[in-house]
Amino acid sequence: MEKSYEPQKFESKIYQTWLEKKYFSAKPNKNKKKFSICMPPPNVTGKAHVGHALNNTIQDIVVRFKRMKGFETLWTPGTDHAAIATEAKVVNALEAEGLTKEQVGREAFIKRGWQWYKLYGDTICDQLKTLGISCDWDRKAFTMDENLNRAVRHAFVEYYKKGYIYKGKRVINYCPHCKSSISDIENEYKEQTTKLWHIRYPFEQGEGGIVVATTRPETMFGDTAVAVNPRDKRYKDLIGKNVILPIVNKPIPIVADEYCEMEFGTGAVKITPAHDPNDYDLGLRHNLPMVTVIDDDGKLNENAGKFAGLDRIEARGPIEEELKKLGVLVKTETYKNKVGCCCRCGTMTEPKVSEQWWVKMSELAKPAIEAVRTGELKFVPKRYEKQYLNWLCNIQDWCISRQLWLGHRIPVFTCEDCGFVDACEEDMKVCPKCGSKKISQDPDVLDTWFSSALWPFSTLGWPEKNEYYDYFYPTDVLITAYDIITFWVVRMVFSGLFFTKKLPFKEVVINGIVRDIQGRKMSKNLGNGIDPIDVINEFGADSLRLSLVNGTSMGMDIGYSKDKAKESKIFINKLYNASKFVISNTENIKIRPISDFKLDEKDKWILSKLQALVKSTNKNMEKYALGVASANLIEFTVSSFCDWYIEVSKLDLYGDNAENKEKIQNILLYVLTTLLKLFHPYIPFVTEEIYQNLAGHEETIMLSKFPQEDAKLAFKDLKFEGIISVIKAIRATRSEYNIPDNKKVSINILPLAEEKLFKENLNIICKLAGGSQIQILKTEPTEKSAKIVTSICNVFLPMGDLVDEEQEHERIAKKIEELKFEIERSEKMLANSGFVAKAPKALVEAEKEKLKKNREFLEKLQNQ
RNA sequence: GGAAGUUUAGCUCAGCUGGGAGAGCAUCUGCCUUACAAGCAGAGGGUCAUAGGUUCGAGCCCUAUAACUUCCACCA
Repeated sequence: MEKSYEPQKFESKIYQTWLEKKYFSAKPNKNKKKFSICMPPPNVTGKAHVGHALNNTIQDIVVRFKRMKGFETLWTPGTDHAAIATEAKVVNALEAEGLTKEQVGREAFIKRGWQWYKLYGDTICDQLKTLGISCDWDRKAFTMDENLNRAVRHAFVEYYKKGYIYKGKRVINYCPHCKSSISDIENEYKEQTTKLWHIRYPFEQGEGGIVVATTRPETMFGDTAVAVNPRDKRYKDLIGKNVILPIVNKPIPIVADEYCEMEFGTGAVKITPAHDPNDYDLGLRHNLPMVTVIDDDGKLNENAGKFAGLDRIEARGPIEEELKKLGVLVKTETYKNKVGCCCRCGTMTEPKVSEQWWVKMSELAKPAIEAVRTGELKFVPKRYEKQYLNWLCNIQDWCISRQLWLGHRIPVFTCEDCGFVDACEEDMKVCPKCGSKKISQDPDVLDTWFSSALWPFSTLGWPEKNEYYDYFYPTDVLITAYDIITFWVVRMVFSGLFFTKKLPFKEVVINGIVRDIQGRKMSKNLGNGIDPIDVINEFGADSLRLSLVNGTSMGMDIGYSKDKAKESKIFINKLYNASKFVISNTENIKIRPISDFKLDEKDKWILSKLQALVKSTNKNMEKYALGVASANLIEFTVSSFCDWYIEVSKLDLYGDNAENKEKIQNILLYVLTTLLKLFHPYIPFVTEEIYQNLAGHEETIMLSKFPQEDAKLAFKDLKFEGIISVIKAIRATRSEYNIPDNKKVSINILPLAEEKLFKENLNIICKLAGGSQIQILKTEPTEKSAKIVTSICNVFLPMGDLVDEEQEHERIAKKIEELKFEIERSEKMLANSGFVAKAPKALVEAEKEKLKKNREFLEKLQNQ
């Protein structure tokens, strides 16, 4: 092994070996229980970010744990074509060459798309590999793969035939930049400061008019009514009369509708059914005509008269001028509101009436809601169930068509001759009705989430019957970030239930979002992003992994900075060095079972602590408390194994008792081997690297058996704790007296309890407390000494004139005070009848025992 | 407008069905002790946001308040 921990020297080499040996691959195996999971597919739009690193680290920890627990474990990796996002990138790339997608044509554009998929799909997978994740790369899937494509078409056709998919005209969110409709969840509301324009619409007959307030004057050309609340006294008499739409000079009616809030603005609303979802509904209720005024580029159309051709936002100025000229602009005020923006490009979306494909949701949602309500589907942490349910219970139909070229083209075909329309899995070449060959396919593609919704089963070969699907489906758990619960989790659940009649997974584990250390989202604009690959290059993949999960709790956001990876690297270096020590002292030893040896107190102590650790690690990992489990592992490694047992072991290792030496070697090796296995899911590379150097190792640590608690090696009444406290007390007193660590002192011990314990551990105390010599006394020494009192012994450090009487007195007095406080506390508790009656018996007994011991101790102290 | 989360040491955060407040980093002191100076040993540092309540007992459960964050809906 190298002198110090240098991950760069072995991580990629080890990963290569794992791949070559096919350790990650899983096959249907009737004799084994299976564990299966699929990776949330990253988009093929760019590079991996820390969020991917976190999510995949968590998955890998779970996967490695299950694999070591003996499950036939399949982790399916893959990527998503991300229709809108990828199309935007390809369009940009074309733009750089001075081309538009129309100039290139659909076919060539799709070809371009495939080059993109290949390049970025490979890039992101290669990046994930450096993290050390153990997914079955041979089963890597891509949402545009031939077999997934078949799944999509099969799903679409089944929905279609059963009446769940329909084509309908409605107000949708349209992105003028992406030139496509987007679904409601892709439409993000952003706050903006704008104006509220108050415009008077004059009455058709008579003087005066009605004043409406609007944030969107540019849509006024599409106004087909003014609405007021039927209970609004101000306008009661005006209902049914007409006002003249300014600029256009067209009469439009005043209608009454509950939708108008009397308190807001002037209480009168201009109604533009073609460009606002609420106005659209109102328009339907009142049979209003629909006038479109904004085209697909976001520009005003011919209905805007002389403003036609202007951008919808830029038109506001000229329109305001015109209104002023006409004398109908009452006032403008600054106003804060929220406008819908495209979640991909940030452009303000345009509500627009348009014909799109929809999935009817109400019925599909029901079983998905039921699954969570009955507890069949569980969320970790549980609170995310609310987000899931809240959304599903208020679900609207899902707009699935996108006016794009990249993605799965909608498999609906129309006969140009007889008008026959059908959805089919194989391209329709000839009209089944009239035999015509003039067939056209719907030009739109599907929302990218339509294919992602099938991911857990499409990646297993569905709808084709096959042994992988039969054996591995449904998957066991889905691990993803909370920001795609509605986009993805919900849709997988209802799709899975509909198509496979099974929940696609039993548990959903939600991880948080990685933020910067100030809690801000990482973004290109802020420049606060951290490239996981940089972190890996600098500190190693294991450090990155450990730093992302250690001490965190599931579902919470994580504030991250490179310092955390540095901290982890420092710890791993410690583990590495401890391992080096054990390895160099256990080479070529005869491996014997621990039960062969006569264990003394220090051995029982470390072995018991290890068993407790094994137990808690298993328990915590089962319930996805990964951050707690790793913190316990680190705590044990540093505070129990390194600080105490390794230090203590040196006496036996370098001593002349052969049996003791062999025993300590075996225990060191056993503890380290167990520890490495417990750690392996977190830091797979370094544990494998070390493991390969251990005496008696198997082929790979990643297929070794995950440690199970061994009750035979868990002991009670660990007396070594007492020895530790004596050593700590001596060290503290030395520090109090400013005795530097390199200055040895002579140590005299006067036992208050069994002398045997001290005899057996005399050398240990001497070595770890910096003694030049040590002896057991029968009576207090006459020499001038610093006196240290503990519950099991008094310690005297003869230091002649250095001894400070006052300091000595203070220390004893302080100890007495402490004890009195403790005793008083115990007495109070035990005097409390409620506590004695209601607290668990064991607790009361423990308190009594403690009181007894403290009283004895105090008595001894006071008698001295 | 509806909902969820957070508030614990100077900083970043743990704390698993209620039973004496923890870690890492930072700070101070002393040490290159043959695994590790990326280290070791010692020390300081917290009314667990505030106010009530339940309980023998509350960081943890309940109610209200404040600040911040997020999700959903959305007012023209």
